[in-house]
Order: sequence, then structure tokens, then C-alpha cells
Amino acid sequence: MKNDICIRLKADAKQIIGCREVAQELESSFDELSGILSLTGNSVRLKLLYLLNKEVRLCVCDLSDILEMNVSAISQHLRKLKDGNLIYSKKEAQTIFY
Amino acid sequence: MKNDICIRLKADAKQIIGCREVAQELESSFDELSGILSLTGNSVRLKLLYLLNKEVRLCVCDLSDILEMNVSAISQHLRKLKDGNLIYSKKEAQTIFY
DNA sequence: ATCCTATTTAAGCATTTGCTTAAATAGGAG
DNA sequence: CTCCTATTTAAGCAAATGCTTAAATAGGAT
Repeated sequence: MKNDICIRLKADAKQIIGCREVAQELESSFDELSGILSLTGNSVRLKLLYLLNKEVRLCVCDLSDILEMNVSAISQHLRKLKDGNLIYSKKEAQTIFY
Repeated sequence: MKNDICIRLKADAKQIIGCREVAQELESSFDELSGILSLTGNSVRLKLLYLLNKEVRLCVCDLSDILEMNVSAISQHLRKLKDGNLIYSKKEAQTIFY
């Protein structure tokens, strides 16, 4: 474990320090963006986003039928997408998503 | 566990079946795309992509210094990015990435 | 050849993720 | 009110992920 500058000869210390500062400065942006990307980085959730964008009006049960997956599993994926503000839901006897 | 069409009354069977067909047809595209997105859905890898795009020429050791992380951990992340064809590497005494 | 540096790989482990089952809510219908 | 349907939540578990340490490779310098 070393946390100081690499001892190798040809290292460009100025470049390294500059990059390090930028990386630290943008830390929270990277976290936020990677969080969103990881939500889309699951094929089930990607399909959900695709379907909700395409069909406008689908309930959990519909999505469960379409993807041939457990309702509970779908619901849990949708919650993640909702927590990430990638979809919103509206109640109407049963919930309709988009 | 049910894998047939939902029994609820107001389900639009035609819509469901249509969506199911599309989803199955595009299955491999969703897998491929979500695979790429999940590679970017990690803040360390996202930083690596950012840095390599910004600096053009950085070795594993540089990146380890910049992100203040273990060389081995960086190397493993880079391998994933390489496997996903998001970066390529060129040898030159030590490896240079982009 | 040996030594040194840069990098990769393997093994182990803790954490996270995604699914299953079962139970808990919520609200409309009767 | 009770029952039924749609959905969410909790608990449990297997698999995947990300990091650590230590060992293995690869190639240049001496």
C-alpha cells in the first residue's frame, strides 16, 4: 500500500497531481453519474425503462407478464428506478408507471 | 409463480403479448447495452474512462497514484474495460492506456 | 545471467445485488 | 364491515462484485 507519488522515474508528477485534484473535485459528480449508469446497467431495468418509455402506461403486473418475471422482482427494480428519479409513478386503483 | 397472462380484468392482452415479443426480440441488444452501461456504472471505472480520455497517456501506476488506489485494483478495473472494448492498451516498456 | 520495475493474476473475503417466498399494506367492490 | 386484487416489503440465500494480499509474468537495465 503506497499512497504517495510513484517512485518510477518517468512519472510526470505535475500531471499526476493535476489529475488527482480534478478527480477529487469531481468526486461527487462521478458518484452521482455512476449511480445512474449502474441503474441502467442491468438488463431487466433497461428493459423496464424501454417499455415504460415505449408504452407510456403499464402497471407492475403488466411488466411482470411481459418480462415473464416475478411481480415482486419487478417491483423491487421499479423502486430502484424511482429512487433514482428515472421513472415516476401515479396511482390509479393500481399503480401506473412511466 | 405464474408465467401466463395476468388474470386481472383490465389487462390489455394484445399490448402485453406485443411487448413480450419485442422484449424477446431485443433481448441480446439489451444484454449487450446493459453490459456496457454496468461497466460505466462504477465510479472508479468512470473516473478511469474520464482520465484516459482527458490525458491520452497514462499507465496503471499513474492511475493508481491519481486515484490513490491499489495498483492491483486499478489493473482489474482496466481489464474489465478492455474486455468490454471501452479502452485499448499499447505496450511501451510499461503499458500505456487509452 | 540476475535484479528491478511494471503489471497481471490468483485466492480469499466482505459487501452488494437480484431473486424467491411469504407476509404486510392499501384500497376498491360487494 | 369483509374479501379480493395489486403492490410493496421483509427475510433469506446464491451469485456477482470489488478490494486486499501475495505470488506470478514480462521485459529492460546492469
